[in-house]
Amino acid sequence: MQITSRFTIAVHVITAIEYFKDMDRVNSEFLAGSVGVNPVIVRTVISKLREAGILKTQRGSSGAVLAKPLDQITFYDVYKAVDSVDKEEGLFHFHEQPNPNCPVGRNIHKAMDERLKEVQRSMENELKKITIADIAEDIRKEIRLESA
Amino acid sequence: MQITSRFTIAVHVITAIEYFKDMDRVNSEFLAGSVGVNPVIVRTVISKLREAGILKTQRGSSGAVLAKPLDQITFYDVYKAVDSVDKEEGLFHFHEQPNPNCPVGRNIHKAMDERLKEVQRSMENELKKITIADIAEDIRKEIRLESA
DNA sequence: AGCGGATGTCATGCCATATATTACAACTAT
DNA sequence: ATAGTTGTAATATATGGCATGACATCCGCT
Repeated sequence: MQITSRFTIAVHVITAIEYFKDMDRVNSEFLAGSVGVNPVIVRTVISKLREAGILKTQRGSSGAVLAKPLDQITFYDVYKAVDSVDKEEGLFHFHEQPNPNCPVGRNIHKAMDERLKEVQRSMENELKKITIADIAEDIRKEIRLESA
Repeated sequence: MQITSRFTIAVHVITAIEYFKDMDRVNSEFLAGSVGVNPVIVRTVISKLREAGILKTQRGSSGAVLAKPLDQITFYDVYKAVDSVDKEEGLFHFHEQPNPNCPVGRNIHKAMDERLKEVQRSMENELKKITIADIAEDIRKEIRLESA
């Protein structure tokens, strides 16, 4: 199992919006072309990002605008925004019917839950350390290398 | 997206095998009853655990035997054993066709890869800190509380 | 040797979810 | 008003997890 590509798509989209912000017509179709997915996917991802307050859009008129500077948008923000993992259950999917008549079955959940949450927290903390600014910078570096 | 319940099933199975080791007929059917899934699922999970050297089984005769003491079986071992996440791609699923003609599209992968791997590593390190012995101990505690 | 009880594994079906795609109403700017 | 765009619903397809039945293989025991 893997975390949905919606996450990497979202990072890509935000980076591209910033990178091409002075260009005409950075619309969902253009972005979809860069990402390599259907424009509707881009629009739904952008919807989620808007709901999360990461960017702003306007119906009818082309182009989204970031609501925060790049270095204040962390991977965690994006990851949460696009529902990369199930909100209720968390990162780990627990088997749903351990036998309550079995001493192990009726206690396994309690024994594992807190520890799994800790693992998840640790991963999420790592995501908080990375910002889109880091990515944008790396990409500019790579582009500079290309033309060298 | 979530990590397969095969993982929590595997932890449950190992714990149960140890807990009921002195009982008769701790076979896949019995374990399936405790976990609340089909016996075939238990058998495939056990197969993976055997391949990973975590336990030993014998065709025909009932019951699996752990190959290591509980405190030497980490969550990470189990997680890797049952293929909780895709081996090749890792925890994050990258969108597959970023546009090579777009400066952002052709560099986004490079810019994100190492960082995402770092996130994954950090999660896996957390998994290494937890052993089945921790779980078994917690469960025994809970059981003691029940009868108090 | 033969039998009963297991395991190991395959094949199939079902269901949930991710992504693709079409369609269209709502909206903006010119 | 018109062209261009967003927001979103509806539908289709593909993939993967889990359930389930079937069965060959194997072990222990009598």
